[in-house]
Amino acid sequence: MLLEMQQRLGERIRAVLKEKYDLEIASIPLETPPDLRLGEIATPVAFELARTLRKAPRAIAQEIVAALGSAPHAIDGFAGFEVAGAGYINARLDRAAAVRDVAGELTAFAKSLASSPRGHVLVEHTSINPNKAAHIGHLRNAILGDTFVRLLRAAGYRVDVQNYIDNTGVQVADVVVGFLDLLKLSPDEVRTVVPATDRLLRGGGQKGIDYYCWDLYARTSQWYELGSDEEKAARKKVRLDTLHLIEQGGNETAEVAELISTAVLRRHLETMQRLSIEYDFLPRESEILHLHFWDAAFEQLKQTGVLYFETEGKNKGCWVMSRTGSPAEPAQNQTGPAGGAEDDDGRKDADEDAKVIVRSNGTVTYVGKDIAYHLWKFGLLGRDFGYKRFFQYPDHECWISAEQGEAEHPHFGGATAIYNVIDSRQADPQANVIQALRGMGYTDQADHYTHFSYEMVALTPRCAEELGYSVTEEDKKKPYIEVSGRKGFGVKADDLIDKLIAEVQPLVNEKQAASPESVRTGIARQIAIGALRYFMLKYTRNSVIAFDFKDALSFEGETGPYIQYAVVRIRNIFRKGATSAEAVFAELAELASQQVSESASQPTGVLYQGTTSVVPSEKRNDDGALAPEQSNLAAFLSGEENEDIWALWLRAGRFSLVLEQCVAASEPAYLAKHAFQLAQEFANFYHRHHILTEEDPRRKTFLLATAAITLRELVRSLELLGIESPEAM
RNA sequence: GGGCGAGUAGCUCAACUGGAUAGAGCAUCAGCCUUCUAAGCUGAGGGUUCCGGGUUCGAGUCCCGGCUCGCCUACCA
Repeated sequence: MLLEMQQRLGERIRAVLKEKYDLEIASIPLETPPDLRLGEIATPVAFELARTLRKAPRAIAQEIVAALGSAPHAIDGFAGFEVAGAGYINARLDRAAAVRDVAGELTAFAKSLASSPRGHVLVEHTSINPNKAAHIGHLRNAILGDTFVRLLRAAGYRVDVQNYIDNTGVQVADVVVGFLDLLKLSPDEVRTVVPATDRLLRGGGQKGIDYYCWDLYARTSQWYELGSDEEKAARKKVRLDTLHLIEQGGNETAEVAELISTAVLRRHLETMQRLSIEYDFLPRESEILHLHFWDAAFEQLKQTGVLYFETEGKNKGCWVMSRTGSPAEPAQNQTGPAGGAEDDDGRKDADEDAKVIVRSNGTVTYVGKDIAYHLWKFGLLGRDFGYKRFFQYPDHECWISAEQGEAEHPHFGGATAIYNVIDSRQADPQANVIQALRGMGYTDQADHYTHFSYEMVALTPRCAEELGYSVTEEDKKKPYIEVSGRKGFGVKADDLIDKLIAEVQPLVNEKQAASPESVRTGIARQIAIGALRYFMLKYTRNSVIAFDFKDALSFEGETGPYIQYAVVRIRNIFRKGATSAEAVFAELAELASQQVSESASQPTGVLYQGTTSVVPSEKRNDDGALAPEQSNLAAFLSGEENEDIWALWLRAGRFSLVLEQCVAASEPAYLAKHAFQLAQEFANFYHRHHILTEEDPRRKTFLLATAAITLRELVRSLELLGIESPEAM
């Protein structure tokens, strides 16, 4: 509702400016006044115009307001306009009309989405190295990514979700070395041990192969640093040889790597499924290598001159890409093949700062492979993966890349826009890929390539000590310490989820003592997940989360359970009142239609004797710009003691505005905030107005409708945050 | 050295991208359960928005100069 009203007002003001002053303003700044009493929408546009029009802002504002009230500009849904302060224009909504709008918004929203699909988007998130258990840092990535996917879908985009699997990297090699060289198992033994270990550990209440590898990975990393220099060198060589065998494929070591990484990957998918996070496709690095994606990309990169062969300096013998300082620098591709930077003397020199893409030994770097992968994402590579079914979700399948896939498969890639959910430390390599695309002439694709960047999750020193890690004096002084898979330093995702559940379960058992155990465990799970997802989403992206169990295990205040609790309270009202949201909306519609006829014969603002809500509209109308109240619906919405009710409807009507802001700014936290504020305003309303004991039947209907609209919006928002709305708690 | 990000209440964070009196949650203190669930509500205290300049009707937000902190900056992958 509010989004549409803002757009409508903006358009009208533009028309007024054009007509009165012959001014074209691209977009009228629209905001929310600091206080509801000032109105619902405000614009400071008069300030901007003061200079060009050589008039006082207040005078301009008054002229605009006068024009907005007059015939050709009068706007549906607005009750009046006022000038306030030094020149703000404040608009008041027709509250009764707004309420009718909000109540019918769900169907209107669905229709508008169906009529205007918005394109094919690809979101990559999670992307955990398949060599150890997922930790809290990965949780932030996956939860942010999954929530953003939900937001995009709600906004009308077709979205494919990808989880990139680096199954041939050094991290996987390290675990393979751990099995084969540290534990000295034969490949055959690994083949029997890995699945057995998984079953054994999970049967015994442990978490399985991912947990086992967590420790083994940390041990192996330490093992490289132990012993004499010769031993160390030998171990490093084993590591490198193992890596090369894995990259190459078609050998026993690669088979072992595949076995381990696939087993760990399955565990990751199971962990994420606990959080309602699902994927459509898992592209793996092994296929990017074996299907020679790089070769195709290399040709394009050479032809467009993005890559050049360095003949001087430290990068001699490499294929490199020069780095542009500013991404805004235009027409990089028009300079043709660069021969190295030219300095002030005009002397050709090696560009030492250039990014190496192909090493002098002929191997390609990670960025190179990433460029190839992203050409594929946009459908520009001319090659495709093979596809195999991999993981079954309740209502769809997740596919994985394969050298030889199944004959029938869905098509992935070829997106018009992509989002990569990757932490901010990867900003540089991401920028390199974008720069390469731009350099190749794919400017449109480069413009629709978004690095959805976020800051890491770190541990507070206190938290690290709680977990039993030894913390150095130096680290104790820091606000937070970076987690490290290599050191085995961090909080595992499944552990955190389990801990959350263990924390709420007693509470649920106490409050829902009458419910069967299966119901109670279900509720505990919903609350735990709600707490976790909300915790990861309430922070804006570029704020470092200094993880602390105290905050993460909290169920009070600005948390998921607080919002869930509001939902449960509303559901209880409907249960006790033996009615439903649908029935109440129908009654509200009736109420709204009745008064049109009644209002003609009724004196302004007085429709129902005995309600305390009737306040003459002139009372808060200094400028006389406000239209007279017309209905008893409006009567319920006016007056000091009903401001909280109107605030709730208004907040409910913000949804589409918030959704657009989230998508435009790639910022799910805005929706998290919105949901919390709505719940908070409801709690306020809940304590001030007792619904079921309300004696005036019409007012009772209206209060019920207010609860119903809150419920609808809370559930809708929580769903986009990936948080379930419990029936009881 | 260069690049990116951050610095706001005791703590953790917001502030609709330049707008009106800088807001929440924790924590502290004082109240509210015979009502639709107290996972809640009401109230109080708590601020030189790191420092110094500048831009303008208007700056936590923009520009310049400092200070502090974090991350990135390998022909490893």
